[in-house]
Amino acid sequence: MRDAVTVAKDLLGKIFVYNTPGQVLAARIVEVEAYKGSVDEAAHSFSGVSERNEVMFRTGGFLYVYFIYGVHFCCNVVTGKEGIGDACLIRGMEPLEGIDIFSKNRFNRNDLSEKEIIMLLNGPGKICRGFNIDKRLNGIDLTGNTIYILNADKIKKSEIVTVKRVGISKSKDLPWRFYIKDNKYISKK
DNA sequence: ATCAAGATTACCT
DNA sequence: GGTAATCTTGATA
Repeated sequence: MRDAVTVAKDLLGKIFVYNTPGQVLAARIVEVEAYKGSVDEAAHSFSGVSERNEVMFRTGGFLYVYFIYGVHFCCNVVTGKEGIGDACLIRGMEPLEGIDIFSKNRFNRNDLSEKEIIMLLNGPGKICRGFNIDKRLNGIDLTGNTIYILNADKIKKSEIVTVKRVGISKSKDLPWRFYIKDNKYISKK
């Protein structure tokens, strides 16, 4: 239950785990963006509670999943206090465990080239496709044992790159996109 | 009721 | 570099 910008930077390097019935899927978070309902016109929560963004207004520790462009799901970690509307969009990940499942979900085959493995989870829509995260998981409690985030070595301040967010047209100058310096699994340069 | 835009990606030239 | 895919929301009538 903290500021989305603080949490965004803290999330870098942590391990996102999805315990599916047959298999554990895990990946390292390498790129995130912060969205704040109070001041940020680009945030879904900026103009108040709706059916779609209700989860974003919950207390920190829930997963907010939304559908965009009629095609893709994106997943966010809710960070604020009840009623605030702060969350972090997960934009890039390094696959760790369950690469065969990620491959199947993304490309419907195995034995990917090194280049293709880099492309498995390097974008918000790709992450949801790889993990098979959709509406079903909107609002899941991240303190439970299905999806959760493991602590890992904290990323040094000097290794965190801070830039403007991508793919938005409002509040575009806020420097709330963060990624791990020189990491291969970033969505865009 | 109709419409445009959207926290994107894959595939085409 | 351009654009289709095609669901949801919020604005305008």
